[in-house]
Amino acid sequence: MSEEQSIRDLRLGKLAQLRELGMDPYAVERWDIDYSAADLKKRFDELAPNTEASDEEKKAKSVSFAGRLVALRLMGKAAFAHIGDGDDKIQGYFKRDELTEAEWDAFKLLDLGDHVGVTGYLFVTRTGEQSLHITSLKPLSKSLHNLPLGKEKDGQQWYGLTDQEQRYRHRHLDLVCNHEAREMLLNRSRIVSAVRRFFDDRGYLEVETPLLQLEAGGAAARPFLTHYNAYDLEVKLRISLELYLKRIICGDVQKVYEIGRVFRNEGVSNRHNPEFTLLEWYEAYANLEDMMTCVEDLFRTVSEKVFGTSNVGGCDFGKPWHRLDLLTAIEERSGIKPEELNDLDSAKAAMKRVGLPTEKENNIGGIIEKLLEHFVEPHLQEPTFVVGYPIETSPLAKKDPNRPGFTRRFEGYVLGREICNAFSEINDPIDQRERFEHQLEEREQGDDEAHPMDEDYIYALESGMPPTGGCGIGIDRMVMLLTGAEHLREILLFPMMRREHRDSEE
RNA sequence: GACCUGGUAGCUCAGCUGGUAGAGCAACGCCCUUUUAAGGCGUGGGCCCUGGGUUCGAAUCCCAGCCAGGUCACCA
Repeated sequence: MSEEQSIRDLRLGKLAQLRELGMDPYAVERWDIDYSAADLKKRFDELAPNTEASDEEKKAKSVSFAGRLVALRLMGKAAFAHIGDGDDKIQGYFKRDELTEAEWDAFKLLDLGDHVGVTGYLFVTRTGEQSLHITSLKPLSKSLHNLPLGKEKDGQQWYGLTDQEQRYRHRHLDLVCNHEAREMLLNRSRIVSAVRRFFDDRGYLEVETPLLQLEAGGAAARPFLTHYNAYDLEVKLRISLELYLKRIICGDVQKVYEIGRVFRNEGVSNRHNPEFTLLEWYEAYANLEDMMTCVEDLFRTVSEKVFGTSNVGGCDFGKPWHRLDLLTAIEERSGIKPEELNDLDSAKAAMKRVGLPTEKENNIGGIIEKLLEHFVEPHLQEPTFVVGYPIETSPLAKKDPNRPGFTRRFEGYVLGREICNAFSEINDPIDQRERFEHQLEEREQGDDEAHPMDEDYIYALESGMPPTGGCGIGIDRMVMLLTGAEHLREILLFPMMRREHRDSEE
């Protein structure tokens, strides 16, 4: 028998004994919690009885608390145990003389990892730790596993759960055992609600659009396929929010946003997960400048709300972002002049000259983006907007009337990485149809990420969409940026993982 | 997809140039009524990722695979 199994059996045995004592942990429904562990310590002076107080007086100052046993030191007829409520923990002092026989017997049947409800009064131990002198207790749940609770002193931790694979596969253990995991989760949640509040406060309407779509559009990515039985239809999981949100703009709702999960059938890396959370917002009658200001405001406001400062992750979001013209930036960093990027042959020649492979390139837009990525991106450490993207790689962005071949589109970069993508939306249905048709040609030439035709969307545009600015931000990457996380999996609670055990037949 | 690194007790890890498996924590038993990485004495615990191969003998060497981490590529 494995040790895990024998520990389980042992603990099931203790569970049975607890039931015999009339202390079935699973039978309890609720427990009063007067204060959190943090509050008990913070408000110690006010809550603790005098050291000279009578037993009666101490009882009167009794508080109720509950949590998980995270450390246990048995000393015969007394014991110390740390009880954690997730955020913080407090030490309990359990003394045989001051508990009923059943309670003391039950206490001895408790294991690390069990939940327990207690009442007691606050006191300071000989070694100076604010603690709870337990006057009654009740087991509230039994842990049938041996939890990898580490040991801790002065903020330093020993043992515990450090294996990254285990942390991702069993996130609940990570949350119990590693304080940073909890911090990450809380920060993510705070950031998302700050983002939501930002848009709510500005009069944007939060909406929810379909995840199941007949055509997955709005981005260049391969979708996940699934099947809808009732209509016998092949449907796709959405890869972006864009086209439905703009349908709402067509419906004369002037400001909308959505924070939602999208799915892209791609590989996994420290910056990619097949499902991720996307924020997109659209504002009628707004242009690129408005979008840039909005991005600046968003990052500044969220940083200040969540971290109390606009200086976060090594970036000062209190300052306006730099603004760079895309072709100018390429010329400055690579020496390639804008004229060289006028036709495919000279663009390829320029690319070859600077030592980049050209085999896979078949349009100027692709080359320009490659040059941007290679020469410019790494230098964009401070928050920067790069403006003016090629038309081939921007099938939903309005043409720049002053610059053939380019669109009214920008991307924001921070610490050398793309963080947002925004443009003036195409509201000319004829133009949009031509762009989609061009994408269809790309698709026929083998680009399986080219945008599909979406007649229904064009029908909406044909009914009239006001000039509109739109922007998208990957929430996960935003959280990474603001929390300094190096890996997407750190800030995704449940990242995509392979099946742990190989299928028997393969 | 390529390359590098790793997979040994519940957890964290050691185990060198092959010789039949080790520590700390956790667990179990006993002692201990202010301890705190509590302490003392004692005990148990292993498909050494999987499958092949080399060898008298493999956790260790070789090959293949699985899983993970990392770097790169892909990802407008």
